[in-house]
Amino acid sequence: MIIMITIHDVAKMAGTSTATVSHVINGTRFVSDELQIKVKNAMDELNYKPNMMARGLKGGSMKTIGVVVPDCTNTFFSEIARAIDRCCFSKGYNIILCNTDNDVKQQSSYCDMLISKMVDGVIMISSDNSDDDINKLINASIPVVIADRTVNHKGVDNIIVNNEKGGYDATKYLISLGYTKIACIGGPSFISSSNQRVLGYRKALIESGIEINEDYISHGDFHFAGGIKSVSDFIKLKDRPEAVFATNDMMALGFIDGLKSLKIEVPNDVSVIGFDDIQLARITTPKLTTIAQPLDELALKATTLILNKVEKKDLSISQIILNPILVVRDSCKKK
Amino acid sequence: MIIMITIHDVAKMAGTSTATVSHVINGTRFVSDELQIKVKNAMDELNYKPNMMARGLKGGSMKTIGVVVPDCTNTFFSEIARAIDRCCFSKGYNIILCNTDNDVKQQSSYCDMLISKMVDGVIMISSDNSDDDINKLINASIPVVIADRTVNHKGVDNIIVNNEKGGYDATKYLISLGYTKIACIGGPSFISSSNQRVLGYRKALIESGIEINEDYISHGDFHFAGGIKSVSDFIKLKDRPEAVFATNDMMALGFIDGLKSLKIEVPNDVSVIGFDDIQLARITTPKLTTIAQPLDELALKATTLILNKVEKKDLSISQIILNPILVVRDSCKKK
DNA sequence: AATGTTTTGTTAAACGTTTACTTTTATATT
DNA sequence: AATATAAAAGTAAACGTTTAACAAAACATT
Repeated sequence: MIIMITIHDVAKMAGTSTATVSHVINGTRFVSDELQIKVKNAMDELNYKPNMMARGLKGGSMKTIGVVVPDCTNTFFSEIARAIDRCCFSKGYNIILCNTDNDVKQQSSYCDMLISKMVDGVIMISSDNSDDDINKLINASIPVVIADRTVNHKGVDNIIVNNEKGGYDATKYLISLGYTKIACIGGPSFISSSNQRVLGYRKALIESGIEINEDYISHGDFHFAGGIKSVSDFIKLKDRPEAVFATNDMMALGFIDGLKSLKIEVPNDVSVIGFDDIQLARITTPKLTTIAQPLDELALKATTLILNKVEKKDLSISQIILNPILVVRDSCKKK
Repeated sequence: MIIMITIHDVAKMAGTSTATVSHVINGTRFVSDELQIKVKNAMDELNYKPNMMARGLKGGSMKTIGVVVPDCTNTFFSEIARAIDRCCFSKGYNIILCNTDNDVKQQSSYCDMLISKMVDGVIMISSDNSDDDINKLINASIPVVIADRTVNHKGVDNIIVNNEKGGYDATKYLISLGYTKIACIGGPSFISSSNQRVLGYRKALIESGIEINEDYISHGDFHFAGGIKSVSDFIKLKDRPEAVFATNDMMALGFIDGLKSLKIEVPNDVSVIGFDDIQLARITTPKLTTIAQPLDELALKATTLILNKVEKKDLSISQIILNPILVVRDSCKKK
């Protein structure tokens, strides 16, 4: 910068000490009205902006939260990041966004950076992370919230969506429409949230006295292409299902697309329900009936949790489980 | 943190001074091999991580770039942000992501924060920003690159996509398929990039000796819904066009969707070409033929530009214009 | 042997805040 | 009037780096 306006400049102009200026800024000590006005005027006139680095160095905080996601290009994560940013911004914090690509090395490297930069807290939304990174952060006494993933670690908050309930609700909904032959397209088996959704599916069937047909349960890749691919298996099924629960929206949409090219209509010939409620779900034809993850709530809770910890209001460790919500649109109909 | 390892600890352990340790870390002066090894061992053993705040305070840099976008939920921007993060990360920088919602007040507030945090540079991808913010940043001697928007400001780099050429190419492509009755769905008239695309459309028609029918040119809102709405105007047209250039993909997809519900097929009854090449374009049926914006190149150039400036390698101001690319898929066919 | 030069290291002063400690001034109590 | 107490403001030492200025050793040149 050509010239930086410091607290000294303000103090000089207001005819007082840096201590008083600092106290005026932070409201940390009584300062007479008269002097306060002088200081504020000086700040305005000089257009003074506190230097966050100096503040941070002196045991304070830079008011920055690290947000670690696999890939912000994925709307699911970008929507969370957006919501987190909104919350943080409203409380005077900024976010440092980190895209790990689900790569352990990258994630570790990002965490090192975050420690170096002494962020106030970290919200991790990772589908694959070793506890090493968490420990690193905790050891640097940086509060951590793990979102969207179950974790067993005494030192971190954990906030997740009840995937099993989501799968259960989705299946129950199809049953309530009159279906009994219900297939399920699972995700990659190493992703726990996917497995839990399938578990909910099983539970709902059993509870309703419907026998589970293992042939009805397939596994996709959580992507559009995987949904399309499931179609070929689907049509080969001897006793073809009349309804399908796809464990995420992308596969649901791919599946519907695949059916379309075979002139099988949704929901007339087959009812399909998804999971996630990504933006796309509102746009496609038919609009997708799905189980919404409460992203805003998740982001809000995660941010609240981390900021409470940062500001030392609450040091307890919590485990929060959010309930997903059934969103009825046009891809399912009564049998 | 429970306890912070500082450069002093390292110096003590290695039996030398902090200056030498600093020089070893930064390679800023010769240090004998013997001593270097001692220092490096001490750093390893203590698991020392330099404190970026202290480094930044002392005239250095925090290695952080501010990235200002309207909304990272929009795939167009999230893909740019992602690419920028990739570039920055590879050079040891992090990004602070700022979502302005196209709101001038928010953007200004974010910029204040970025100045406070003394980021090394700012990449702004904004469709609406006053020069005030740019000036604020420049005055704080923070380099700025404006991407995806034309700007007249002596102090900032500017990197844009040749929208006119994109519109021209799209239209020329439709002409090359044998069409002469070609409609155009423009965007909001206050968005310059949209207007430039329409300009290219006009140019291509004139150049090919096709008379411009003003009735063929409508205006949408750049969203899916706007595309659907255009359909009603479209079918009312007396001499119905056989091909349509939508000035962005979202409208193109909405338009196709609207046609679909009227049993008008794309590309059999109407050819449609879009602009942007968002991820969705690869997924829908039919897959959308479109004009791709070279996002990766844009991000790479923007990052290179800003980092060169940050590291004082290049202080000149550049204006870069990138060419868009025609991506042929399934939404257009020969007449 | 005396001097200059290069090589290698160290000391200590910044950077802009916050905050514990100290000082000054005003008010109350004896 | 002298002292104690409270209120308001100031002084200066941190925070963890970098780096200019200085110092000492090692070597080369006269």
